[in-house]
Amino acid sequence: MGSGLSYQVPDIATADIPENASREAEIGAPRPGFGPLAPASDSLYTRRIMLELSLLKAELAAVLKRQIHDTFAVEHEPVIQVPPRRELGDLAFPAALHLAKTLRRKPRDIATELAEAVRFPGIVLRVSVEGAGYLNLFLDRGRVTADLLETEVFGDPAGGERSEKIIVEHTNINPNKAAHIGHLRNAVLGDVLVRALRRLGHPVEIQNYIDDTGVQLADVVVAFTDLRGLDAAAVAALPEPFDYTCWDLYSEVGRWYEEDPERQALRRQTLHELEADEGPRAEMGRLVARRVVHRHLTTMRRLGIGYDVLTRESDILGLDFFTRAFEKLKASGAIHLEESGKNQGCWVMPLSQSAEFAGLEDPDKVIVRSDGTVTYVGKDIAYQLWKFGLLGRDFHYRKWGDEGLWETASEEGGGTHPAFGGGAKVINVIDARQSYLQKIVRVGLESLGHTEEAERSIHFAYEMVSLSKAAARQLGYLTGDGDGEQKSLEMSGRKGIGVKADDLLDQIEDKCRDNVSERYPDLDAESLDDLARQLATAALRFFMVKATTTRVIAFDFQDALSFEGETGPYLQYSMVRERNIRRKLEAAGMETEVDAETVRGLDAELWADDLWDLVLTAAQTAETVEKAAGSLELSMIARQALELAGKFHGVYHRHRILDEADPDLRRARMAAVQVFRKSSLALLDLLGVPVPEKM
RNA sequence: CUGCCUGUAGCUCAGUUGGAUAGAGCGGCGGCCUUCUAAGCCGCGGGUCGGGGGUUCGAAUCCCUCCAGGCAGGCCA
Repeated sequence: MGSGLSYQVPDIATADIPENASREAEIGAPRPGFGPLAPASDSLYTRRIMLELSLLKAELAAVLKRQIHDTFAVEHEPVIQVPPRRELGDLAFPAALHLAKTLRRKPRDIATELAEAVRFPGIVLRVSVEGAGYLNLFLDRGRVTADLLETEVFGDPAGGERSEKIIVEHTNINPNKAAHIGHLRNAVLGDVLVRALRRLGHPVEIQNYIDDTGVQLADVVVAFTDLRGLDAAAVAALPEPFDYTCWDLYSEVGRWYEEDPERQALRRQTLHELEADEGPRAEMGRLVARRVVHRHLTTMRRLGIGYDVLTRESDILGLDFFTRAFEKLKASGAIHLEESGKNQGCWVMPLSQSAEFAGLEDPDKVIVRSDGTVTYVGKDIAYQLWKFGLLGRDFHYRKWGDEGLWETASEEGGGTHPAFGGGAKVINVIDARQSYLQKIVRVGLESLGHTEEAERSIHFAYEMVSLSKAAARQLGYLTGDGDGEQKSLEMSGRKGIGVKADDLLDQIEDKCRDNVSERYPDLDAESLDDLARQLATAALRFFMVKATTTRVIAFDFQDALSFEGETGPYLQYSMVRERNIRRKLEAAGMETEVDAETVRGLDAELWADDLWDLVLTAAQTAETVEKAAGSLELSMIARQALELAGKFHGVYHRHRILDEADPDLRRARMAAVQVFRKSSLALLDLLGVPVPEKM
């Protein structure tokens, strides 16, 4: 609510993380050990954000770099990594291995010489030479843990914004049918990206593009009007779930066209009327789109996914965005009217100059059809120009509902609204099958001379979701044994092949509810539903994020309905266990938290390797998230959360806290768990995984 | 035909800018609930990293080539 945006998610992380009261003092007075060696760069130093470990890494690398220069008189940028096992050390420099060739000496000798000469800050307790010639560092475990307790995982929230506005477009489901699991992958990835960017300090605007003048919507309008013979009032009166009705109708009308190709004329006529926004078909289109979008938003809200503004294609047309872009494209010579050939009468954009399109059979892309209608790419170029504030026009806006969500409009009168569009960077979350089209949009920007914007026009591509053979068979799409060779089945809205998002969510929730009620037979219905929802959200969202973007997800019910191992509930369970420790400590009248000063004074012997390993893993959280957001490989966030939870579960079994007699040992364990909790909460927040009280 | 993606354990997949003994989950087998809740933990078994060349002290990772699968190359989106 605070931001005035619709993007409302339970603020899981911040709710539980204690405010860092000493931040100002800390910035003014760097900890000993960091001070004299702090990087000269002010920006890095004052940011002092969460990148605690990466900052330390950079510092240590700088020290070693200097030493290499002093000892061997060569310039070398040392790589720093984390050794596979704690016995080997906490950080490792493979520099000697890299230098062996230029120096013509054995790596181990180089490493040994460096180890004897180099003076690292006090947080490094010991150095050793390991393996083929790694220079390994052992850190002060208590001190690192204490430092982590004192700092925000993602830095200072008041530290200011780190960039100009980033626009993220995601979801973009055609408003003519129910959302399916492929759309979920898009929405979840987009949502996690937004959460990560915001946490890293970037202002983000979330746009959900509504293609309400396209062929797909036209088909459903034809289905209602001509196939069913319904008018707008009758369609308005249809019961929910309206998007399910459309789902069936959409595949039905496809078959209806095939029966009589003449019926295609109805589609063209409807498309024209939608574009012109005239007549009963246009009215039907508005109605259908609106009802379906309502359903989509409801589905997404179940998963904690929201938006700032719905951008409607009809407004791009209604406000002559394309006409404006068309003028620019013509004036710059980016497109021309084809006088002859198969594209005669079309305005086309030549792609042959661009190296990206080398080897293309047909090097021209139609932007305006011979009948005067505009292709999707054409509208998308206009839309992209607006996103960067390059069009010289803006939409009008009105509130979508009462939740701070806005939609575009063609007429004035929506009252004062936030400033939309005009981003410095645009990230479009669109599946990899549309890479070709997204490239054309970029080329469009380039050919208008907006080379920088073209560079900051990012297609966040991910592979599609198909149905595993088992899933396809379960749903009756594959029958018999004739299709034995087929590995998976591609979903198709047009053919009505797919798993609807709400159906899947219902199924997961049902299973969660069963599991919970088995464990807690006395739980009231409301709590039961609530818990089931939280678990289902976690299971589904995590399932979508853990896959790397380059891999097709062959959706399988067994995988998606699994709550053990690499799943969302596994993460949640670790948090429940952590909470139980504190609950029991409190019930026993014992201290539930340790402070950094106490931890700093604890004996080094208290930190067992696996306990320390949990801390060191947590210390890499922000760095991992930064890398994930920067590379758009969000599965790294999921992996980090898994690794952290896994190590916690191990520690939970091996190092009991409640019945540990030695108070200092108990404190060390508590500190490690506190560090875990802090990082894990931050990660779960990014992943949109709710944290249940029990499970 | 051209471009992009994928090929790692029975299955589903990780594997950071080339580096330490190629990891995890599921499934299989065997342990662990009088315990800070077993949606968990521990152990065992399981690998020509698609094939072949090359670069390198070192290749699952980089280069070349071949094979297999997926997607794209519409006046559909």
